[in-house]
Amino acid sequence: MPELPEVETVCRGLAPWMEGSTLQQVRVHNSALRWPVQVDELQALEGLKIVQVWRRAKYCLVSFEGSQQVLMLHLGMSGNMRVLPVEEALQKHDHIELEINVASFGKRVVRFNDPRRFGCCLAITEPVEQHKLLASLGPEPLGSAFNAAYLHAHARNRKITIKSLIMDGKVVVGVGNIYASESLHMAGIRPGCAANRVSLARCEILVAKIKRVLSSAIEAGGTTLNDFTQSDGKPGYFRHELRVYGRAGEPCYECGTLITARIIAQRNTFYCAVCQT
DNA sequence: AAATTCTCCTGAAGGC
DNA sequence: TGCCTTCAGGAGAATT
Repeated sequence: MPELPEVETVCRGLAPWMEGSTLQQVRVHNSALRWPVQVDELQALEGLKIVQVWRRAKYCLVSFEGSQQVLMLHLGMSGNMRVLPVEEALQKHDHIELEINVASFGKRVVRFNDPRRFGCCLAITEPVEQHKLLASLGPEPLGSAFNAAYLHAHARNRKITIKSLIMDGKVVVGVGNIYASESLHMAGIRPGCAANRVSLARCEILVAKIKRVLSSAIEAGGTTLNDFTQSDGKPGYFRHELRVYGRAGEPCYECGTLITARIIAQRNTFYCAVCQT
């Protein structure tokens, strides 16, 4: 399940291949993604030179030279993008192919694979921040706009749990179910705690932990980039470093207490009943 | 307005 | 072994 670090890793893996390349051809094999893929809109991008591959929230964005159009991709929860030789055989759930001509290298194909089809691939014409899907999003978690004062201001009037709050994209983007549990454990805060009972001081700690867990996951992702172009390469879901997520009944690394699992915010949630209050 | 529930989908895991 | 059921999950839409 790609969270922000995974999307960042995908974008960083795509950038050296795509930036400076020309998008030659778009092929759509299955247009039934989260939203129907508009083939003609994507094909309108053919022939354009790619200037930048970047990320906003969990969206991967591709911008083009001399065009306002932007290619917007979301990996949903099972999506992946890989750069492959053009002769590489198509695999099950390869829904979209972007054939690119890499300067002084030759052709490559970027394949979007998504078994569960919760992802999307859109060509947009308006400025990115004005697009319907991005317009009401909160700040990036790793930016300076996401700080203790900001989080506390958004927490103090809310009755929802602190876990729900940090997973709300209108408050802050990119904190998914896994890293919500992880950062709350690092901060010593119970996920089920009401947001309006979290003090400024604890917001300070939580913000720091969110930034740390996401940053180190991105760093860990960098080490998996070598696998990025391999046909059997993993996209890099960094589960090996998780302290509480998926560890119900196993001992807390801090105190040895068995990790508790509970449904909070309609999602499986993990915490240590001793370390987190 | 805010909070909660529903929805899309496939593959993995568990039960018998 | 194999078929069935259950569950997971990002996030917008629908509902309360």
